[in-house]
Amino acid sequence: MATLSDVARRAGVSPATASRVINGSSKPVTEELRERVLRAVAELQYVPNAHAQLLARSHRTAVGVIVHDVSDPYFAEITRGLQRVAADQGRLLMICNSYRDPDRELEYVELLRGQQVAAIILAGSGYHDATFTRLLNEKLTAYEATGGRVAVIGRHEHSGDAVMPDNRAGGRLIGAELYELGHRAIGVVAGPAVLTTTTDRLTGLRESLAAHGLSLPEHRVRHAEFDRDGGVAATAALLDAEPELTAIVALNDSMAIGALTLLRSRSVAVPGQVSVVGFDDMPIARDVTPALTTVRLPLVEMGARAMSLALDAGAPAPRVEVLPAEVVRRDSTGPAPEVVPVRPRGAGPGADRPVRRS
Amino acid sequence: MATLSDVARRAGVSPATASRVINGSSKPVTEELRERVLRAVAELQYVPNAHAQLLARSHRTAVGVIVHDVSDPYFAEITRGLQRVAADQGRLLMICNSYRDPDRELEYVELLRGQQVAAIILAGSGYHDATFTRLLNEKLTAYEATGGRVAVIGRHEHSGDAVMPDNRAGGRLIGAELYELGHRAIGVVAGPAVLTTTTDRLTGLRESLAAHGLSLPEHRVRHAEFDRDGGVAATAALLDAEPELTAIVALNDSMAIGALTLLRSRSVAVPGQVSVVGFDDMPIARDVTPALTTVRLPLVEMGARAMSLALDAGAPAPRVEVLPAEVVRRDSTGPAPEVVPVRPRGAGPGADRPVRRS
DNA sequence: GGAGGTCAGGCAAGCGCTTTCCTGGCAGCG
DNA sequence: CGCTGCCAGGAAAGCGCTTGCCTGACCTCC
Repeated sequence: MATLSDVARRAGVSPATASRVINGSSKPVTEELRERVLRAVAELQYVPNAHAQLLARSHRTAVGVIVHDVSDPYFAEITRGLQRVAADQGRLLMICNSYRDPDRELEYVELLRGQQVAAIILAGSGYHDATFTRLLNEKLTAYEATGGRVAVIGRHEHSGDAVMPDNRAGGRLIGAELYELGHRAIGVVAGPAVLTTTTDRLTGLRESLAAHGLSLPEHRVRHAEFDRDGGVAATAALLDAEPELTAIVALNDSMAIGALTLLRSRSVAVPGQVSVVGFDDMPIARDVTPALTTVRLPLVEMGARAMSLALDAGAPAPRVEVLPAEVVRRDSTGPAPEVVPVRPRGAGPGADRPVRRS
Repeated sequence: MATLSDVARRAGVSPATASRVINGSSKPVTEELRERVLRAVAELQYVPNAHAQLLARSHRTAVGVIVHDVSDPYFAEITRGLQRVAADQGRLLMICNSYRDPDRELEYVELLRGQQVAAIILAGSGYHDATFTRLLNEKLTAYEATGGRVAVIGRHEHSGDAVMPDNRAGGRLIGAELYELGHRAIGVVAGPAVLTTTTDRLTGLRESLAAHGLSLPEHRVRHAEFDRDGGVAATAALLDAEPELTAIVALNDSMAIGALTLLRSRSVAVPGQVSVVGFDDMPIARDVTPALTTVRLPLVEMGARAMSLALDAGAPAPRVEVLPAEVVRRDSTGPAPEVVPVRPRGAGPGADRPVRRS
């Protein structure tokens, strides 16, 4: 591996001069020497050792990002926003997948600290886990104490700069939407209960239902993984236990797609017999059949804002930006199949549907 | 930021000893000193500077990966395979998205070289572009000359270790499948013509069609971006120009999904009037309606193999592993709507379909 | 009791680069 | 002609860490 001194030697100059030419230093260098250096660089295919450079200049420039999984469209969108702003400022991004494992998240904070990143951005749901939260906050605080910047997306556990999708409002929107369509027996296909995203969305839904005198009993909420297969499993369980439901709320689009698939396999008409609502408005939502009614979050925007916060050291610390959610009406929702009296549930219709009970 | 010397000072030992404790060196250290060091580490929240470590030990351990886009399911799967093997060997992965931009690919090779990665893995289609190919090969060769290892996935331009999906065989499988179903008027919704993936798949398809005396004229092949919107656009153009088609081959699943969406918007029954085939077998393929018939590639396996090749320096250089493609039959294909005589095309049926001509 | 052996721990030389500060040469000025 | 000032280029001091080698203390054995 060619080094700076190799280049310098070949060009017949000192390493200092070579360095100045290569980095376009403000210090002037004669045209002749400059050319000699450049030629040597080309001939040797010289590439500066990035680690040595980082050591020598104390300037930290890279930014670390911890997400659950970049290949998940939700995070892919957020990452796009992060990238955009980072690129504008000439920052390199180091992206780490925690796969929703708190321990791995902790490890990555250390790793990024070791990589001397200028800022760490945590994206994705927080956890209902006091021990983990304390540990994470300790690490983050230690990092900030050494001049590092931290911004989070959609998690409440860290008391610093944050951008928050309005999950609760989104939940409320869904509740209102379904209520207006006449749905009174509503089931929820939810993500893991330890995720704040799950509970926030659920809380919003409950709030708007409660505003109309409806309640959402625990047995109509099924928790599973936040993915397609989780959606299939939770929907199956829900349908078996609660055949009278006229609407199913999936707490993200992946689960909603699983729900749609299961419903189709059981020949339940959507939205004829059961309406389905998702959350997030992933790109695929409009391509499934029926096209999915869902709640859109400004994901790219969230990423962009978070990066701006992280990079703009100026302002006093705890800036929190809440970004609004919005209903996207498509074809998976419709009026409740028949008017069900508000109270007497249990003896409802639906038992005659082709639903296999376990 | 606390440094090793800070820790050493606090523990009352030399930096050398502190280093040995922290890295679990083989050199023995008294229990007492060890504890003092560990305590100091904890108190100072010390995290070693990764760049300094990399400089000091000449051991390179990270591996660089250049893909088109990790959030694309195709690459997400490959990356999963890469990760698995890398993790097994304690390697860190640096993943870079080229977004199918050759220049960016070149830049990333430099960057990874600068990061002192032990190996570089290039995944994704190659380009039909002689200049770029030469440039890339130069850089790669220079990198290999300094002891770096290179492995590619699905690109022919580099003459070293490679794992290749059998795109051509996949194309052939599709041709055979459709022929057997009675399709004679087949259109193709293809990705960018500069990508070798596109041309390989197309070549395979042409081969198997030719084996039955059929040809695939240029006007029945429409190129567009390798994504959902590209699929929509190309399918629309194809349908407008060639209403007699009974089958549409999309050269990847994203495009196939676009095709399905467009077909639905025009009320063309799939597979009743037109059959649709995809390529790749992305997870979503089974959840669209109708579930997509497609060609499966062992993506995870491909990633795993490539990483193994890259990490196993032992063998003599050009090892090429070709991995087989396989048809996955689902609901988007069916018999051609009526038996069309092999030769006389043009006067075929289909004009009575509700297809809007531009 | 002294020579030789053993072993924990420290010294210091780098790893490849940047950057401050210094040097030597030259032009400009009185 | 000599002094000052300016400027291109080089010497060298780190950046934070690892590690080969050396030291000095302590044991062991004759």
